[in-house]
Amino acid sequence: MRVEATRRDQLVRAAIEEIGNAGSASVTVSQIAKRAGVSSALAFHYFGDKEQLFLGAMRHILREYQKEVRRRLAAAETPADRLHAVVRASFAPSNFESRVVSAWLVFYVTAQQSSDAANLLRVYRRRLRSTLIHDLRKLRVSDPFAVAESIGALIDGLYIRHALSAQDAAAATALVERHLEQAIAAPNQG
Amino acid sequence: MRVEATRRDQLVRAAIEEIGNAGSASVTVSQIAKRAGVSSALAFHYFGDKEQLFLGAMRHILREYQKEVRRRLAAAETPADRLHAVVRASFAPSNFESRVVSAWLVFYVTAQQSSDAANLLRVYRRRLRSTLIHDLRKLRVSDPFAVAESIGALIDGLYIRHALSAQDAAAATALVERHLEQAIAAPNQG
DNA sequence: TCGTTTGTTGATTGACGAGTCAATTAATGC
DNA sequence: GCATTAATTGACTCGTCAATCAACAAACGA
Repeated sequence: MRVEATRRDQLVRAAIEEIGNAGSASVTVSQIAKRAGVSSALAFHYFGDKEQLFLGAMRHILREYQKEVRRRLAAAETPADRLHAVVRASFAPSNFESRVVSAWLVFYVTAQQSSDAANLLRVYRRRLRSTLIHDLRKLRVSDPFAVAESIGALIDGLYIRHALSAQDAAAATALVERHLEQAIAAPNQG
Repeated sequence: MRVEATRRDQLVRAAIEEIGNAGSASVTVSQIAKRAGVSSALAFHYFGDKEQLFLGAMRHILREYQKEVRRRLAAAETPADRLHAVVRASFAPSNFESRVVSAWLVFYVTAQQSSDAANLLRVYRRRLRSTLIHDLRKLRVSDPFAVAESIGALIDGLYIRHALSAQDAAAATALVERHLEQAIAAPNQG
């Protein structure tokens, strides 16, 4: 009973690892199980099927990301700080490791086939979006919807680019932040 | 000899179609061949193996995109026009069909495993980047590198987002163009 | 007409992977 | 100690898929 949680966690981590360094969803359950140091039968025992294992991995990544966001939001004082906190969380070392970025990419693709995966991504996106909009409004930025949209797209885009050609997190962060500054500094709404 | 070109083209188009609407690279050669109306053996006959067929599909998409860009660039007069031309080409109906966008996404993932695919993407990206930088410089935009980078990332990001939740091309175009206008209007370089 | 090249396929092979299951081992409570 | 339950696996099934191949058809040139 105690073991179950540990094993699930091992398997989820192994899945992320394998997906990340194979760079595709064509990883086999046996590979994952092997990396986790257990038999493939055990993976099926705990997760039912391959898709559930993948979803588990996806949830894990999103949960970690949310943790990072919350941690940084807690330390933020002004709305501007909060915006920066969100951006920096997105490019925090833990999220920007190339294995994790690869996994994200694979999950984007997975989300096109699995409605469960699609829902997960939608939830994550809505949360990001509403956090951004909330603070953008406080700063009286004009058209907070559009700005939130473009910040989100920028983050996703930089993720893709990172997956393909390792560029550093600092540059990505700087780029999005400059974008943000511009939006904040631009003529405000009435 | 004449037939070969036709068949290759049929197969390439079928591959894009299948990849696009399956939303993953796990499409089988038989499926593709079936859609093309030929036997799978023929696909192997012309392409050697599955990867080559995929690369063929990828090249086709990139070629189409380049064609679109050139077509629009030819009609552009000023550097600003040229910049807009590139952005609009990226979201032209032919590229923004959700099947094609899905195929792009899958290709991003493929590029992580196949160095040939990675090279193709790199070439496409360099070309986009250098076109952008060239015109941004003419407009004396400060830090054209960063702006080119963010335009590129925005385009990729909006692509991902489109693949997952159909939003219209017009909105995407508008978003990037607004970004561009801001960059152009911003304090210029010394 | 016939021989050669080009186009095409059905049948087959060999490998591999998801998922099952019966059986084994380790805990756990009594 | 013993019985029950949890944890774990090896061996197996069934399906599928990439890739091959031998053979057939069609066009083509001499």
